[in-house]
Amino acid sequence: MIDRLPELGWLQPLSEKERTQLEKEGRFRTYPSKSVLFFQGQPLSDYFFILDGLVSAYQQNESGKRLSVSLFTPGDFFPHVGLLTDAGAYPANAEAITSCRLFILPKEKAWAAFETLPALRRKLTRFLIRKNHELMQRYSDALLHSAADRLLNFLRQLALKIGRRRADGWYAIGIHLTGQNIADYLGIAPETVSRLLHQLVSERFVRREEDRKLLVKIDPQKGR
DNA sequence: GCATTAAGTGGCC
DNA sequence: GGCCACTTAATGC
Repeated sequence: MIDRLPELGWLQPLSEKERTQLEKEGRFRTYPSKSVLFFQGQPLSDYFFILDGLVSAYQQNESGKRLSVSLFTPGDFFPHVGLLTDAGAYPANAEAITSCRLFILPKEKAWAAFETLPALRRKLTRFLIRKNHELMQRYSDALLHSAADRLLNFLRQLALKIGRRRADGWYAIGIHLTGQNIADYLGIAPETVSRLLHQLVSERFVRREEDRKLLVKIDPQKGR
């Protein structure tokens, strides 16, 4: 079975020319859950395209506290901060939250591809713009809204990205995030996540599946 | 079985 | 909402 690069995320639509060039230059690899892809400050050798799974890019302080700077889902490309400019070193640490299937592209090959394939570069630009919007939205959320609202918002955004809409209108998030994962992303303590999750469940915004996975109700009108 | 990790709770600030 | 202490459940070698 030969690996093929799927039309996923910003890569679609993917022309046959783009596909063959990328497949020739990159490689596929699977990482187990919790494995570290790279550390902040290491020489940047490769870019990653997520085919399946979830990756957290995080910053860490002296006392070990983490802040998940970005969460990458299938179709995302990273690291994208400083892409094509000052990309000498990885800007953050990256860890697989779930087991992941990734397409890995060496830095020089990626730059060459963006140079020789203008259409690919335009698609990348649109992707970067979306990521920029996401970051701004998240930053203002952090300053303007309560932790409970941010948690609900986070679950909804995640559900819209990787969730499955069910017939009853609920969105099923098919992967399990630990309380710590969520806490790192929202910048709050895992105990708070646990409590807020109970609160959201009792308010009927969230439901729990048997296997610890979550269901979210997405009604913009009833947004707390 | 024993150690580790995740989840949940109560209390105090 | 953070932090600490403690309990319980789940997972791993």
